[in-house]
Amino acid sequence: MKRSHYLIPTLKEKPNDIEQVSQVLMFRAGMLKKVQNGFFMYLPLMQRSLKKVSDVIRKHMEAADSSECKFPILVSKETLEASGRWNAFGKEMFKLSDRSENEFAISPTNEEAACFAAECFVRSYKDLPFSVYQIQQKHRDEISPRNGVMRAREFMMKDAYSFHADEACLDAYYNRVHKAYLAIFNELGLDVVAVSADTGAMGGSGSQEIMAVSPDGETDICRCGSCGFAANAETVPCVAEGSGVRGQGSGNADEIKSFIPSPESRTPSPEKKHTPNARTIDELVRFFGKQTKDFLKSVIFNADGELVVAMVRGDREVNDVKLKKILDAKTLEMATAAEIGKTQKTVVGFVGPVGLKGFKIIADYEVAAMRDFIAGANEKDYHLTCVNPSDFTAQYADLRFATTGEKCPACGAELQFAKATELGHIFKLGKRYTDKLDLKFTAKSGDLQTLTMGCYGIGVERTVASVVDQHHDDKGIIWPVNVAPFTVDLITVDTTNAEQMRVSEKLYTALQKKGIEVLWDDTDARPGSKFADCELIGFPLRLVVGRGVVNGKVELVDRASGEKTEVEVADCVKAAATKLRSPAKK
RNA sequence: CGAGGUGUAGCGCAGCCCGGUAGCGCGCUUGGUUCGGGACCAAGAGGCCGUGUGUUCGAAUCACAUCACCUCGACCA
Repeated sequence: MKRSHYLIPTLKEKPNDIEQVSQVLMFRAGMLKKVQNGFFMYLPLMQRSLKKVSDVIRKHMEAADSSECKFPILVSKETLEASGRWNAFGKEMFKLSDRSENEFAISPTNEEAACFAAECFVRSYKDLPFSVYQIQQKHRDEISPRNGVMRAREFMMKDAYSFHADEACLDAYYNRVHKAYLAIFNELGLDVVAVSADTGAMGGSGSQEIMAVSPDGETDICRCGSCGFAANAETVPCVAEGSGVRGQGSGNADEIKSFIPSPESRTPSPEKKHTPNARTIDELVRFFGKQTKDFLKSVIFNADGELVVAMVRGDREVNDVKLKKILDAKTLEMATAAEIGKTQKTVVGFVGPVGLKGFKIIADYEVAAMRDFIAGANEKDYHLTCVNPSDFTAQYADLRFATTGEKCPACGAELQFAKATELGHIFKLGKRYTDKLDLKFTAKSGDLQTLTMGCYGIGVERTVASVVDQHHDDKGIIWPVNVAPFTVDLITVDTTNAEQMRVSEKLYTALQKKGIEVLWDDTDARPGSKFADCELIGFPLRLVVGRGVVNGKVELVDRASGEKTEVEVADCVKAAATKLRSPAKK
């Protein structure tokens, strides 16, 4: 392609509404244009990189025996209600209706369609396993679209679905896709880590996220340097300091009881103190002059309409993902002051467990190990001091977020925290959807059995953006050869010079003939701005046709290393091809 | 959804406090000089100052409302 006919609106300055490094570079390189909040125009360079990434994904999916298809983008309300996701996905879905008032959603993912395929085509175990995938636009009405194309309301997703006769087969296939994902990201030059994850609105028994570690990442992950444990921070099981108990769920009741002293074994009783205007932990710390860990933090949640009190030590945070799982709730939100006020049993800012009736109380394991702490008195402007776990009853569970200094649940070494971008997510859905949709097949035994299912996603734009994030310098992007929109930038320094133009034209044709993706910068811009654009856009190679042509020489520059070589015009196509096959290391 | 911030030329911004018919840099057009790291000179084009209502003789500027966008938070108990 010739630059003079190609739309590449590079920007000299940083767009004012973008902060993330990868996004600033992509906008400046003329790959993207924002249309509306969360919606972007993909300009030619973006399209080319997306295609490169998609093709790498396709190659590895096909190698994993998954075949490409395409499902409809609109899904009927009826279908989504059958799987229970009309509500589970709720406001995240864009909804619309047809002329007969039938309601549809623009699919946020396509489990239902995949299930329909299984329903149509799977009769017996002989039809299993099978796996299909698509690379298709997805729409999600995000609460707050952010960071450009990293969290948009319309994006490309590779979503794959597999169906199996049993769990063992699913496990094996899941591991295959896991490997395929690592191979995909490796081929794209991305440094990624697989972490165990929450299944969220998808549901299912197990899942892992493939994360690109980045200071601009939106997710916290934990990694253990000594045993290799890695997990999304929100799922990390926490050790209860002081009690030694660790775990998820709500078990260990007996173990916990042994840490709670009987009321007779200690002297002071809870004492009511006037604490005007001290509601938050910070205000209480100032009021009492004690440490945050000497207080009990009580947070009221609305779980499927029922109010639940969650309690953690004052210096901890309630982990809503864990709480949701413990309660097995479909929706979980913080209760509003109005909802709490209506109960007349407690007052926001002064919530505490002692004497609190009519609420389900769930406390973090650590609370059992707290002694003589301060908690709300369920009365405006009053707190209780000298409260102990024996003063109330609660269900104990692992309820808090992992935090700095947290120990590895696998080996006990200290966990390292990092920010990361979620590029892929794989789920063992098991029978969660197939049960609801009643998908059966005839097993070898002749019995009718329910299908077992897995699903596997990759965010395509995010992947492109992460490549930019991991491959750039202060001048711009440094594309790995196999994701680069073009691999060679052919720069004619002086377009008014007939000899330079003649040689450029010749090289342009020769490069194309050789199958090299070349952009010829045939514009009459000044050399300085051509070079700057070349580095900003990040072509792996730059071929400069300039003053050297009188001696039959052109210049070949490697973007990553900055290495410059003078090459004979006659040899330069071959030299470029060689370099592209084995690009110099930085 | 909550808090804060920003909307002025294609892009990046100043002007607003203290009302008096809009400015800078880049980009764009034309002519000229340049021509290997974002040139220089000259002459131009380009704005419903997000939108609406109000205050005022007069509003980019003040007030209210509204919309859009950005950042942080979604954990405040």
